[in-house]
Amino acid sequence: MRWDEIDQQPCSIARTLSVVGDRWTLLILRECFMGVRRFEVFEERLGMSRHRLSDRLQRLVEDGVLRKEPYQDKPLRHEYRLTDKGKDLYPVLLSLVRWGDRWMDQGKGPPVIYRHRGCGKLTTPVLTCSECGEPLGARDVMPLAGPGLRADKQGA
Amino acid sequence: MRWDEIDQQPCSIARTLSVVGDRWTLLILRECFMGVRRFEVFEERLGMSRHRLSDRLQRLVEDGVLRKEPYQDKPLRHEYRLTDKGKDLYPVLLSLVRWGDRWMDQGKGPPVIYRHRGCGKLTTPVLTCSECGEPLGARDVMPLAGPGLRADKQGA
DNA sequence: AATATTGGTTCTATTATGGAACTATGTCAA
DNA sequence: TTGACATAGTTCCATAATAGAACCAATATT
Repeated sequence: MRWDEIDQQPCSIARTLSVVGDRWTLLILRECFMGVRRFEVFEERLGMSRHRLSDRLQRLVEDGVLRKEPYQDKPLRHEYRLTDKGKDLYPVLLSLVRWGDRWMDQGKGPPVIYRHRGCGKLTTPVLTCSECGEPLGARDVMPLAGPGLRADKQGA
Repeated sequence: MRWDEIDQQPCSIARTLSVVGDRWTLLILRECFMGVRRFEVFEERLGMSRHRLSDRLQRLVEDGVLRKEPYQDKPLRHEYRLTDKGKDLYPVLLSLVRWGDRWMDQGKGPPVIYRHRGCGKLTTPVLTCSECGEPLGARDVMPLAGPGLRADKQGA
């Protein structure tokens, strides 16, 4: 199976990965959430080739994750900003951070810590049940066929 | 920057992606969480080449996400099982599911829905603050330098 | 002895990526 | 009015990664 066929499965993980699942995209989005909007700044902070960066940004715009907006004319220049669809990827980023903090910190503790503006405390994000608020682990959850699944095969 | 240098940044997202950030790994882990343990079953359900599958499983074992255990001898056969480190990736998968359900369902609704065994209700996972339980969005959280960051550069 | 089962490895053609050089549109200073 | 600077790309080529098919290995079954 080639990568461009990956989103054809009735699986939300595969479909999400078809948008953000390549090697650079989630790092690009990390920069977006840190306020980066311009091509040169992405390039400099990410250390990726302009070639790939250009391609990836364009695709993210096509996929509705970023939008390209002029910030000046003469010469016309654009910047890349998160759409609502893009902003909604924040929990994905945070859960990646959480795992990296716990398992990949090289014994030095997390490189970045987070203060929750709401309650003022340092927070470690937890994925919880929307209905009862309890944390969700693999064993706590029972997957069932949903409306998006007909006579189709696998999914998650 | 090449991919094998990516984990050298003081950034938990980059470090996590250095383990699970290639095109197939998170789909392999999806299967693990659905109970798949054997090479042939991974191959059949994922539709990826044996070549890549073999390579990826091996790397996941090296990285401590899966462990390889014999389930019979004569002939000796192994299966791949999630370690604690691997199981802890569940929130990453669930947050990918959540986004795909919301933005990539092609108007048909989610392919899979989840019942929380704890409270018995259908649940949509929410990332919340460990301290106060409120949902966390990008604007609700203030990143600060953590102990893992010294004179280093960027991070998240 | 031939076939099946499971779990791989090897090989080659195709595709993706990194990195350097080049292009385009303007500004500004000498 | 020429030359340097700034921003945002695009083009080109060598290298790396991937898909897919064929092959290999240990043992069981017929």
